[in-house]
Amino acid sequence: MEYSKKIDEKWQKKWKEEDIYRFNINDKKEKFYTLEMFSYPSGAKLHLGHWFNYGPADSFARFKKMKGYNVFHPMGFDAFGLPAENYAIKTGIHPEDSTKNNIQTMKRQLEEMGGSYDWNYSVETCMPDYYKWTQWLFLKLYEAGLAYKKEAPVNWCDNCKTVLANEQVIGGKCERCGSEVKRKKLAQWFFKITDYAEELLEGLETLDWPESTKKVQVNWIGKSEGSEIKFSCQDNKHEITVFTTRADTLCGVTYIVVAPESNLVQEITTDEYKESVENYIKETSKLSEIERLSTEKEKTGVFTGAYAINPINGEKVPIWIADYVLEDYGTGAVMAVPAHDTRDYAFATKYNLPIRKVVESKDGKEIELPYTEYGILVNSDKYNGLTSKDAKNKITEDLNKIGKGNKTINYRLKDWLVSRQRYWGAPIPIIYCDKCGIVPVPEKDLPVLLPYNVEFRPDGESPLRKCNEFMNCTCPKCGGKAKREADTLDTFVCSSWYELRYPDSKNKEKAFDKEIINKLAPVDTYVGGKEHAAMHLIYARFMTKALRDLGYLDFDEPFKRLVHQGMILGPDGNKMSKSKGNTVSPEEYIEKYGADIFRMYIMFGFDYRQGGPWDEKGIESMVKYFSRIERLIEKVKSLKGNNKNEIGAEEKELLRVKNQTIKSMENDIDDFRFNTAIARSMELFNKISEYIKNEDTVNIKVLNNTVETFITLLAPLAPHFAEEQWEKIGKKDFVYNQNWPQIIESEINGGSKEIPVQVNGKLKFCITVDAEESTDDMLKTIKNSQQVLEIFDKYEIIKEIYVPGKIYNLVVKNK
RNA sequence: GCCCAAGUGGCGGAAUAGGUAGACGCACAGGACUUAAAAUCCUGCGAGAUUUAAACCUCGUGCCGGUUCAAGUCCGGCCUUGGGCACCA
Repeated sequence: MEYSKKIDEKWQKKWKEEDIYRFNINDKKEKFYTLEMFSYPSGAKLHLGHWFNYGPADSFARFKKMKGYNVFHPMGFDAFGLPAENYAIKTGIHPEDSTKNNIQTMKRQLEEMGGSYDWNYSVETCMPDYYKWTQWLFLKLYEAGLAYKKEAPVNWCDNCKTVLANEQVIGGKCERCGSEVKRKKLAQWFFKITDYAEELLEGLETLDWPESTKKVQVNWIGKSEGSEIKFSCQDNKHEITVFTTRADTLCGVTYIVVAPESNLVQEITTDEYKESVENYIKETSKLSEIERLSTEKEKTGVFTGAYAINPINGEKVPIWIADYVLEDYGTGAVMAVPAHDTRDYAFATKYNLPIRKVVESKDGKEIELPYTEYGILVNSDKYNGLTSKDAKNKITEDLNKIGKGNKTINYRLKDWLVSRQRYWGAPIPIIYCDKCGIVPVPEKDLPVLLPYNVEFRPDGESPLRKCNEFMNCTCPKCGGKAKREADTLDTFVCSSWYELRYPDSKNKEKAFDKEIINKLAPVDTYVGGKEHAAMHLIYARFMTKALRDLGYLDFDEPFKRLVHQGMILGPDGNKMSKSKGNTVSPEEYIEKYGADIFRMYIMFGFDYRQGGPWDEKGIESMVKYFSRIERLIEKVKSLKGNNKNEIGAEEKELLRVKNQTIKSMENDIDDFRFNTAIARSMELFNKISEYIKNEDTVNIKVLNNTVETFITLLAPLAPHFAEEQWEKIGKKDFVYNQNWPQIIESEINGGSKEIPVQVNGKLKFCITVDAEESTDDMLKTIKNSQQVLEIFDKYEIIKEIYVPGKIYNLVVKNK
């Protein structure tokens, strides 16, 4: 039967009957945990992006199994989140219903793709048996002091009526709806990810991750080494601590700037300036995030009327407030050195504040201000003549002696805000009691169930707050009347530990068993989009480290190796989108051609890590390849034996290509280079076709063995199709269960080989040598060849270079 | 502004430890089969000069320069295109 969707169905049915994907944790083979980022069931169907992630990654998993690993390859759904809720608001269909529906469809499609998942280990984050443990995790972090509540300025999206994490604010706009994000103060729950900043940074070195992704995390963590310096206020009552990386410029400080939000501002502002300061604060808070953070915007600020004392030289400098200083970075205050900082320079110029040069270039040349490079100190009393680097140390040391400063490290990373004023998420397991205050829900009372009947239309309040049966409860401590926390958890919390739940997903007693998790985790290869470089991947790392410190597991990192798939664009080269009308629906193609042709094409037509524009013609080439294979197998089957048993030059050649193909495909698939793996399979195919052209001289045994190998090599890449061909050549078991073919070293060097000969580095010709002989003998063959002798004759040989078995180069000049 | 990645035929892309640039495929052209078309099979296919033809030759991996017997690959300096961060003190 010709390959089509019918063949897919036939083998999917058989695989199911035999339960071939069943994972056995007690298998003695070495474990291999391979995982693709689970998907969010927002749309009703798997789109091409899912396919490009899951199809090739599934081939990788199949390959690993054939290589002899006990492969653990689970799949699940990241089922909580805003889109389902927004969809519900629009259509009235309850998020739970639409989500469950979508999961059904996507699961079916993943089976139609031929995904080798053991669904017994699946997780769906919106199910109580999963979010019970997400809540448990929250409680554990709370007990450990890693979850805390505080009033904080948050990013508020007026359109979505919710708080956004910093990571969800893109250029001052809401990641989801694109409307402007405002600042608002709210009591929110945070996870103390900053406690792990240093380890999150250092741990990157141990990971086999793309360098660019590591870089994103390095930038995100934003480590910066500097000093904290204390300035006393002139009133002797207050002290302002600033953070600076340029302690060497301390003598160039001509004013101090404090963030407008700082509480200190109210305390130090003099009566004379109260009004203008208050006006300024009011104006600033009105600004949206996008306006405030715009680098184009001219810097503004006002004087507080207060003065601070420079601890190193006793100088009196004015204290200003300005919105270019951020409250939540460093200490929320800076010492301004206009001569050596571009922002301070712009500000000082605008408000006529003094500018004093304290650093000069090393060669003593005249410099232009602001001069932000390192150099030699001037106008700094006893520090004059020191280099910036030495001065930094010396000044900080001296400050330290008088209790006015110390070295410190700052991180840009902020604590993870996990509260969401939304319905479709895991409820935060906290109770508020008038008598006892904040009371965590006792573990035995988990899960705090998400109620079904809730008015979730957004009005700025948490939807759960309007659900009395949910909100009203009794205090676990005193038994009095109490209220529940109405916020739900950020869905990134759900996805920050799912890879730890898979190995023990049915456990009703705990989140996961320690022994099991230590056996199967960490994930050996994790495959997913690079858009998660900063958020999901850093949260999951944090959660693993926190759980390790709490004693629940024994490893430091959740994902040892990370691979990002590229993106397939529309045929026009643009990102696919419904509005552009350039989308490609996998379903239509599968209907038309079958899943394996589709899978093979997306693997062959693109660099996996890069992606590229969709090409309609490319898929036709794969249709061709499949039918050529089918015809070849038919022909091989029809060949009658001719009693040829010897291994001649042609057989040696065939066997050499066979072994080379095994070797390169192995390396290619291991490194997610599916395009070249398939190209290699085509080379072997071409060789076999060539070999059987003359039917009379065919060695049937060698041929059959090679064809068998060929089908086995295809098995991970085109699972259904390979089963069908396997059956055609008379095999009774599944090709899925075969071992990956062994490389026979003696055969890989069989036949002959061409060695290129260069003169002065330019290729002249190739000499054919016996590939089985030693490289020294090859050299003899080359040097004795007519063509090479001619060169020796004609020129004076200056140098002779021979890379054994690879290349021969003569450096010559005319005689 | 800062950081990262990438620039190779008409196209998708190979060349994984500096060692035959263009694997494999698409498109295209010519031929075979056919009454014809489709399908299939065979051949050619970076540019240029020369030639009856072949061989031989010159140039060629974004640009300029360097290291080397040998550079797509290494070094220095640019250009272009994507992506990320962005008042981070």
